Amino acid sequence: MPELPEVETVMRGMEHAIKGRAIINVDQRRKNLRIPFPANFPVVLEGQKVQQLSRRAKYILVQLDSDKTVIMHLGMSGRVLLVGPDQKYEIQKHDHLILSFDDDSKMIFNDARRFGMVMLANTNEIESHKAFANLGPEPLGNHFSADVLFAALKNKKTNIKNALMDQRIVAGLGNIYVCESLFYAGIHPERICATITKAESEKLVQAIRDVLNKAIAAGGSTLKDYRHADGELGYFQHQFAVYDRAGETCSKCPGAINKCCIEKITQSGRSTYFCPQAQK
DNA sequence: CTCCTGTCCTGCCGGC
DNA sequence: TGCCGGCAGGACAGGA
Repeated sequence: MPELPEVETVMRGMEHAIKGRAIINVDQRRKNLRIPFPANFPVVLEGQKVQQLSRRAKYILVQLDSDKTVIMHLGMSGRVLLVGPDQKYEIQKHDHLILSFDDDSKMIFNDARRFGMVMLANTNEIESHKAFANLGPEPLGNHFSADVLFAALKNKKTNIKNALMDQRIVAGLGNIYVCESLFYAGIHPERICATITKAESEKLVQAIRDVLNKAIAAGGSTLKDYRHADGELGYFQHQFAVYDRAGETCSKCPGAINKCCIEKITQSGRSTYFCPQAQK
C-alpha cells in the first residue's frame, strides 16, 4: 500500500482538486470493499460540500459540510484518480467509487485487491472512531520522540521490525519504510525491542523522520503502478536503499571491499530487506 | 495482556 | 504459448 508518504501525497492531490467542491453525484459500484460501504452512502454524500482534507496514519479524512467525515483507506492496491472538468473519463476495471463534483470534475477510487475501506463517522467523534482509537503517534508529529519510542519498546519481546509495523507504536509506517528506516538507523530488523537503547531510539526516530520527509518531498514513492492523485504517473522514481534490493550491494558498504549484500528474510509472513553488515 | 498466523482479493512474474 | 505457485505496499480476527 501506499504508506504514509503516498497517502499524504494522495490527500494533498485531493485537497487541491476537491476542497470546497460540492458532491453532485455518487456512483457506488459495489456494496463492499474490505468491509461494506456505509449505509446509504451515496445519499449521505450527495449535495455535501468538501470542507477539509486531512490524513491520520494511512487514513484519508474527508470532512463534509454536514457533521460527517468520510474515512478512506487505500489498503494495498487502492488508488485515487482525479479527473479535471474538461477531461473525459471511461470507467475502468476495479473503479468502485466515483464522485462527481459541481465543476464537472471527478474523483475515482480504484482498488484491484479491495483491501481498501470507506467508512463514515460523525466529525465530532472522529478521535474515538475505532480506526483511530488505538493508533500510536504520527511519526512526523510532536508526540513522537526518542523518549516515546524507547518507552514503547522497552518491555516488548517481539522484534523491532514487527514493532514498527504495529500502528499502535507509531502510525503510518509499512513494510517499505520500516525496512528503510532500520537501514538508515543501522539497526538489525531481528533485534528484540527490549534491547534497543535510548541512543538507538534517537537514531531510529531521526531515520524514520528523514525517510518519510524525503519520500513526501518526492511526491510519494513511485512503486510499480502507483500513481499520483492527479492521475499522472509519478515523476520521481524513488530509489529505496534496501527494499526489494536483495543481492545488491548496500550504499553503506563499498561492495568491492566488504562484499556486502542486501538480504531478504521473512518476518511474520512479510519480506524484510536489510544489510547484515550495516545493521547490527 | 502479547505475539504470531492466517485470511481477505486480484494481478503479475518466473518457472516449467 | 499456457498454467501454476508464490508473492505483493495492510489490517484484523482468532488462537496459543
